[in-house]
Amino acid sequence: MKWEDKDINSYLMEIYSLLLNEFGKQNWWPADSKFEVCVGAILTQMTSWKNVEKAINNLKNENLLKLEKITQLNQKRLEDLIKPSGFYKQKARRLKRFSNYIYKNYGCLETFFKSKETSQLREELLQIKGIGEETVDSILLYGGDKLTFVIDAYTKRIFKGLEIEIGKNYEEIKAWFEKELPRNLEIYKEFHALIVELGKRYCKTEPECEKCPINYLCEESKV
DNA sequence: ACCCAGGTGGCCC
DNA sequence: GGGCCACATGGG
Repeated sequence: MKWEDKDINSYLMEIYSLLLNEFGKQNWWPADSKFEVCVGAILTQMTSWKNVEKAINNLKNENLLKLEKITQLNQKRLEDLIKPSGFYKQKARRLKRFSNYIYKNYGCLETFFKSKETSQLREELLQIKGIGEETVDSILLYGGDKLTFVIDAYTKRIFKGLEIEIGKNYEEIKAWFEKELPRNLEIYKEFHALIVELGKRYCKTEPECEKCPINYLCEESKV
């Protein structure tokens, strides 16, 4: 099969269905609140989810997983609690910066999410040091139910192997997905989660293309 | 003892 | 706009 034979968006949905069928619904993001999604999004930067869970549980056990609590929490104490998630000094500062910003300017996340259009929310959060493109899109999509597609290292790695140019940088790749995918929250949420699951299993730095369920569409597997 | 994980900012060119 | 580096813990 060739990409040109059919519309690209049909192929993308084919991949989506195949992954959904293969791995099942991922139900991202696992969290009890919008704020927990934000904290998780920051803590999982370059870090396995297992380690993030430990950090989140530490905060939960102390009843500190709340916007206002984080703004009040002693810096050292915060660092100590999130230590398992790695880069803990940096991440403690990032959590503080994000929480202070939302708390001072909006009081709560709900108000922030309702304050303006998605692209404006995105630009605003990107101004906060430590909130980059993937983190902001995760926060908006999974925390705010905003229609914005998340690109991560696996997405780039996997789709670079497919015989099609999807973009050079984050913004371009994101725009490509948003052009080709139906404008549907559920699909955005599940597709990104499924891509991560696929990446974790078969497309690490040492890819296992023979086993990968989408390898029949992939350049890498033909080498 | 390696290698890597659901990135980001700073610095360089 | 891209390439390289520090940031740090825990699991394979």
